[in-house]
Order: sequence, then C-alpha cells, then structure tokens
Amino acid sequence: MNTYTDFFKALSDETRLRMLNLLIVSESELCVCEFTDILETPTYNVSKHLKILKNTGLLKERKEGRWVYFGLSPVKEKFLSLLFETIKEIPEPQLKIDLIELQKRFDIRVKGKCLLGIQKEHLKPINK
Amino acid sequence: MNTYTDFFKALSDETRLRMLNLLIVSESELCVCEFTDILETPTYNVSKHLKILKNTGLLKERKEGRWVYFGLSPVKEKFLSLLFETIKEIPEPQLKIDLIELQKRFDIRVKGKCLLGIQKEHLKPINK
DNA sequence: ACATTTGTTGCGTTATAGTGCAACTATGCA
DNA sequence: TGCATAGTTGCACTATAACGCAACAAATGT
Repeated sequence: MNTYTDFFKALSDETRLRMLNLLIVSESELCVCEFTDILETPTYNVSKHLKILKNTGLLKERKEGRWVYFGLSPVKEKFLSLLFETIKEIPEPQLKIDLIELQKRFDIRVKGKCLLGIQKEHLKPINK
Repeated sequence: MNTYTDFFKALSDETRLRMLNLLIVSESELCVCEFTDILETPTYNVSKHLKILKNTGLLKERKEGRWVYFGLSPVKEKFLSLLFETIKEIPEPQLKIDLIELQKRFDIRVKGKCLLGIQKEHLKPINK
C-alpha cells in the first residue's frame, strides 16, 4: 500500500512534478545541470529531488563522464502508464514554459550530449 | 500549479487513497460512520481526512439529518477523470478488502440510507 | 428540557519533508 | 599533480502534516 501512496507523494512536490513532466513529454534523458537551469532550482536541491524520484522507482540513472543523466524507468504497470498520461493532462502554464526552456537546452547540446554545464551562475554550488 | 500538487498530496495518504477508492469504484456516497467502520479509523480522523479531500475539490458533502454523506465532485477536467482511472488500476489487496467491507455496510442500509451508525465500538468518539 | 447520536474542531505532540549552506566525491584536463 | 567542473551528502533549521484526546455543535427522540 505504501508503495502506491509513495508515487503520489513523489508528485506532490512542484519541483518533482515539473521534472517528471519534462521527462514524460520529451521522452528523453536529462542531466542534472539541465534540470538546474530549466527549473531554476539550486543543484543540490535538484539532486535531492531526483534521488527521491529514483528511490520511488520512477527514474533510472546513467553516468557518462562527469555528467549524470536521469530518465524514466521502463513502465511495466498499467498504473504507471496511466499516471504519466494524467500528468500530461495538467493544464499548467509553468509546465509549458518548462518545455520551451528544455528545447533551448537541447539546442545547445553537442551531438546529443550536455557538455555546457549550468548556465545560470546563481544556481551553481559553491565549490572550495 | 499548487492546485495540481495538492491533488497528488491528497492521494499521498493511505486513508485518503482508500476513501477515494471506495467512492470511485462504488460510484455512490458514503456517510462518515460507514467510512469509520470500513477503514477502521477513528471518526475524528475520518472527519479530518474527508475535510482535506473536500477542500482539495475532490469531494462534495451532503447533510441528511444527523448523517453527513460524502461523494465525488462532478468531474469536469480530463486530468481528474484520468486520475480516477489511475486509482482504479492500483493492485492493492487492501483496496479490494475495503470494497468487500463496503458491501457489508451497504447490506445493512435501510432503504439506501445509513441508519445504524458506527458498529465498531472502539472507533467511536468519546462523548460527554 | 434532556439525553443520545452523529459528526467537527482545537490543541499539544510527534513525525516527516523541504531548504540552504558547506563539505565532500568523482571525473577530466592542463 | 593540481585545478576546474559536475554532482552528492550531512547537518541544522523550518514548515507542514498526521495523530490522539477532549470539548464542542447539531439533529433527533422521549
């Protein structure tokens, strides 16, 4: 039972709902820095939210050099495919805006790869 | 945006998910004491959870004598109808058990009305 | 009028979850 | 080897939410 409430809990946060919207509509993988710029959310929070979605079983992770890409887990249950269809039907302007920002990030990919890192300075982590 | 995360937040609690399952599958109204017995949850919590679902816009309330019936709000958005279809696809044994218990409560209704109140003593509120 | 029944609400407690900061790891490059 | 870049994690703080209890309101019956 807990498993199913956990799916809804995962979606009950705005940042995570926006993340899933990006992945569902685009049908592709995004790396952490792309999420950071699109959602205008600090990297450390992006990372934490992605971890929650992954632990819920919604996302899978793939490392490529210094970059980490997140994409949807393969959908096996009818429950999950319907849940994703439901998300697609949310008429929220912000979700449309996010898709436009996503396209901008895709446009600066090099051979389909994210190589430019975070573009918005104020979202970068402070490294020592 | 908040509105939509609120729908998911409403479903992220086991008691509320079970409530909605009962209403969606049965396509009828239930009164507070019926929820109490079926969910084996104290009346004061049943009442609070129903209030949350109502405030989220998922339920409507109807008073009839001392009894208060709750049913689904009329569904206008595709988002909500899909959300309800999604809930129907949850393969959780507890949700099936709840439906059996619901049938038992329906069986003791008098002319379609709940007249017997809470049957499980330990769930009743302490009245002075 | 009074007791009973059905349901609601306020309060204190506890548990959970999101945020920001800073330290940390890991990979690649000069 | 040293540094920059991409991302993660631990900690303290704050906010939110569920719970149990007890008092309360509202409708009904005698």
